[in-house]
Amino acid sequence: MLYVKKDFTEGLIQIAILLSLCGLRVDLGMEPYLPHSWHDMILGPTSALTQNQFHNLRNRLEEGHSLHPKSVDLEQFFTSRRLLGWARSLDRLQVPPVELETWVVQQELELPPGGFPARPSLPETEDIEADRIVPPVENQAEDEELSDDGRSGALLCQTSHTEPLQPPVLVPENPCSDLELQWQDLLDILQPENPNVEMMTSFNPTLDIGTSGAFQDVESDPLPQLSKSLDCVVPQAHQPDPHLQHGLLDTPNPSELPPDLLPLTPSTELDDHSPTLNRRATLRNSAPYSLNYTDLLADNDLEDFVMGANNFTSFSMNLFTQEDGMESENLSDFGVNFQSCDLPAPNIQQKNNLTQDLLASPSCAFLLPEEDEDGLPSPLTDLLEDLNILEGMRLLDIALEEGLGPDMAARLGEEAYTDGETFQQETGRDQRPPSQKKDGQDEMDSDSGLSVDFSHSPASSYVSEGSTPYSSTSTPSTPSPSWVSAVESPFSEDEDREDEDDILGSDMELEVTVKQEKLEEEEMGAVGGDVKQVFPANYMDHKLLHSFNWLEHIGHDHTYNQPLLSTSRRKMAPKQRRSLRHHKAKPYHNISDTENWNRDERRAQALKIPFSNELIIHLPVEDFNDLLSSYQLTDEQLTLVRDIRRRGKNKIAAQNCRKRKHDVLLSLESEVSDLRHHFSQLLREKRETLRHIQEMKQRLRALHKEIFSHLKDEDGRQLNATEHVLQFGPNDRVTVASVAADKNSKKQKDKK
DNA sequence: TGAACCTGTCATCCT
DNA sequence: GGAGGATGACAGGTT
Repeated sequence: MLYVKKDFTEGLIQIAILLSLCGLRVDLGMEPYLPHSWHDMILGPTSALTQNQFHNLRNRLEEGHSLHPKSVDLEQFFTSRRLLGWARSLDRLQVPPVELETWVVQQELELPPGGFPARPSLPETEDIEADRIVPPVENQAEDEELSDDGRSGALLCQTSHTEPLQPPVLVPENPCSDLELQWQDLLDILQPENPNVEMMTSFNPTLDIGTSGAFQDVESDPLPQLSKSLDCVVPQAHQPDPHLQHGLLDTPNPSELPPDLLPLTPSTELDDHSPTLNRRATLRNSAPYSLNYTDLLADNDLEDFVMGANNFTSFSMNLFTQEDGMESENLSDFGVNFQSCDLPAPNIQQKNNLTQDLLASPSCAFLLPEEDEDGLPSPLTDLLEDLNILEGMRLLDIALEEGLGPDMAARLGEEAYTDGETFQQETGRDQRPPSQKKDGQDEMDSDSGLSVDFSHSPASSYVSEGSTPYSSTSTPSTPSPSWVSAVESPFSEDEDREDEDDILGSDMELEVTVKQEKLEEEEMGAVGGDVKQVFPANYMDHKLLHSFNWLEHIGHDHTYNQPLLSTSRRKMAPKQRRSLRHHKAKPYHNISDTENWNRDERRAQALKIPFSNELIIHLPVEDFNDLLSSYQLTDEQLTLVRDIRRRGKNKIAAQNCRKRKHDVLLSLESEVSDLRHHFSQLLREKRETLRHIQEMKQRLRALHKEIFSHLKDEDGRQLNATEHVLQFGPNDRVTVASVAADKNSKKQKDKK
């Protein structure tokens, strides 16, 4: 039974998805029974997403990264929480066992009108899958008990009785191989551990048929007895069995009836979902145990309704067909929504009508004629809406891609890095494409006061060029501070030249030698003179360098830390060099020294600030204050130094802010893609679920029709399905009660 | 030449 | 209250 339960669970989940897509809140409470694939589909992605984002958040926090309130991680986290809550709402379908049990019976009794049913049109696998329905897990403990007992008979009324249940067995004496196959399949599927099913072959249809309104008690297991009854019904004309007939149709005193008999009818509302939403009031006004399959598709009332229904220990089936011409008006009082029970005869015409009705349904017209692959009326108008949404999403996606342009799209594709990778890239060697490297080069011409290249700074005399910590030539593992001397720095100009060779290849300017560069540095003239004379020795040791470890966590490209002018020039693209030549025309510029210096650099040079802008910017506040206190600086110098520090930090902040924006954009695009995929997956599941529901409904109709075609009253007249209901009560009793009697009993119960 | 984009800077708010 | 982070807005440069 385990696999049966599994498949049944899948069916429930499908229904849950369906209902959720319809905007209904369902609760299965079957998470422990969800197959892995379903977990992945329903809970897995979102759960995994949330967990991953939790993990990301935790990692980010553990790594010392600050978590901004608008952080992508947080945003993703809350988004994931919403998604998780939404996904969890899918598993809250609580289907009354009786209804699903009825479906099971119906599935195995797909009897066409006037004859025994042919094999279902579904593929065999689907057929078996649909047949392997186990009762919903309303009570987990109970379900576990059933599972432990290995009861195949859990098909019927599991919520109350604990006796082993037997599946319905119909073995008509009338040699009909199809029917035998049907019931044998049912037996095999529903009761694999109980193969020896008693085959009832005799039945007396004329005995104790109570049509006057009294309940007809079945003194055996509900469905087995029903099966027996059906078994006898088919050949009833040949071998009537008074005892069985009596057992099945014996009408007990209404007072003896269990209080919670659930009339259950195979409503066509399985097809027509929209009216069911409007019939909530009817359901609410009806008896609490009035059930039909429409209820499964009801909206918010579904949960309460189903919760209440699950407490029932028995159920009844109100079987009637549309062809009986019975309207629901006279039956609605019995808790059966007969108004919606316009059961169409299982013929093509009615099926078409049904489809039309469903299509005409405003909210839940599921069927669309062109989508059914199996020829079933399963296409859905709401699916059309979904498809429209998908189409809109697709167009939006196209628009976005077009709006972003190929460059942006390519960049988005290239920059699909993770958080960790991001920081590695940001702190490591600049791996940007040449164009972006060029942008980085451009920054050296900006007005930013953050050009803290020590080659331009007063400290340039002891700092090797190209060794700036965040320049494009620094390595990821060792963001060496720029004030490290050429000897100390592992990133000397030789390494810079290697990178430059990669970039410019045979550029003639590559012939610039280190000596030439040093000459240029000397020409530039450090404002502060020899740094070794200006800076305390402790600024050069590793102890000081360690104070800059926090820089490693700056998530951005410090491209403003440009290398020496000569090196920069060698790295420049031709256009940039042209631009540089253009700047040469400006007065005051000296290509050999201040050409690439930014405003603050020049100001610092003009005011003879004795330390570099990078030091001004990146020193911790305490060290910075100590540094300022170490020198006798004028107010103007102090103001400039503080402005340089403020602008420098703000520049870094701006870069981080923009990068965050970009990351948010990437994250949102990824989220949209994931959601789109998830949505399409849910649509596919919904389509399949609805198709299964249609098939089950048809089988149920056939089953009802077949059952009542073989039930006869005391006078040997065939029972009217619209006037009687099958009720499955406790103690495995199946009764046939008239609608009037059922009404009376309910009234009595209401009075109590 | 104008649009789009990038980047630095300022102002402001907030911690 | 200062320092600094975050961010919108603006301006200038570049393509």
